[in-house]
Amino acid sequence: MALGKDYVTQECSIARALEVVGERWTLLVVRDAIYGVRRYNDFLVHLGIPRAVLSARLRTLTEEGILEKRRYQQSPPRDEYVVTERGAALWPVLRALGHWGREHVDATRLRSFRHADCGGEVEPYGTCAACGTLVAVRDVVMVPGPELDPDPADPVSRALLRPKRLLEPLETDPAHLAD
Amino acid sequence: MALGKDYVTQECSIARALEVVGERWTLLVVRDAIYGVRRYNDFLVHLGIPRAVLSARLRTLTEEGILEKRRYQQSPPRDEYVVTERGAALWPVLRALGHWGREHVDATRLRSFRHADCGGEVEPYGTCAACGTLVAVRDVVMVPGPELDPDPADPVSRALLRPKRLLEPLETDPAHLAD
DNA sequence: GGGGTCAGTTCAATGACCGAACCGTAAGAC
DNA sequence: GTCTTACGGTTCGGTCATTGAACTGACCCC
Repeated sequence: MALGKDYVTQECSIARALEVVGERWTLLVVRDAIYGVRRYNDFLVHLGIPRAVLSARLRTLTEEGILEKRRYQQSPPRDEYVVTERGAALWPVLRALGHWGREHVDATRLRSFRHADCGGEVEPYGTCAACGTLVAVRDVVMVPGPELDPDPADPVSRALLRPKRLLEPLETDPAHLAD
Repeated sequence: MALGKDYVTQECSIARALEVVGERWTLLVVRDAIYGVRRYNDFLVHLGIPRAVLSARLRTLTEEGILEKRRYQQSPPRDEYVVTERGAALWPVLRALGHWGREHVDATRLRSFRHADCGGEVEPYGTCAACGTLVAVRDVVMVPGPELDPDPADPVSRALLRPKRLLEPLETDPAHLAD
């Protein structure tokens, strides 16, 4: 955050959280990271975010321990940004936001989330409708809904058209999208 | 939101939600409203927010149907801002944020939330630790913790030093604070 | 050497936010 | 009737953040 004073007078853990993830774009970067996006360029085209802002957000999210910068090839040197435990712990926040958006902003069902073990739908509060267990992030499968644009422009959106387990890296390689 | 384009490329209910409540200060205003703050001046002193920004947020939150402007006295004309159903539905988002802040930013336990019916603690996912039911916002009692400043400067923080049921109007009248 | 990809940085322009000052209505004190 | 205070704003100049476009640099392949 950091604009003059942050939420300085606030003795409140909600304000503390918002000081870390309350800036514009930040939660969308975390959402994408949880969806499996890891590369600078993939965040860029999927979010439509200005490059300078993306660089700034990736830097502060890394400093805050929400993402981890990790070299995945030496030549040319390439880094990827992977969600940490701390970042994955933001999943309930994103789920709650998404649920509110679907209920109170726009009713279209763009995606649904299912329990990988039993296929039951993950309910607003994070439990599985079928088996009742509290579903951990890594056991959630994102399933695209019928109202999603079937032919999006960017490769990341295209890769997200198929069911995908959260946290696992997103495969934008066209070879994988063909099969 | 509204800065150039909003999150325009985003086909996602999380982005939709953030277009409505993603601006700086917005979620803190909603939090205060759920805590029972209703008057312009009370928001002002409790948040330490610039007046112009508060006016703007109250206006857009009212337009979005998250708060409702309501005349509570005719002379002098005075309005209060009361959370609607739609606003109260943001409670799970705030609870999730607060939980993340407490777990991953600052471990101090500033406040806890309890089920009004049985006194059990409301868990991160909204259920009561004692009786297991999913606790609705209006059945939550906010209980101040020991690490909260015992003698805050503003009357709203002072009023929030005593246990308080969410959504009910906050009483900042000194007469009530004395007993 | 030329062209392409990726991951950034730099920069001028615009928009949002900040703090302080001002304003209008009305109540209550004197 | 005048003075003071409280409340709920608006206005304004300055600062900070965000934007989009252009540029950089490292590397690969042909």
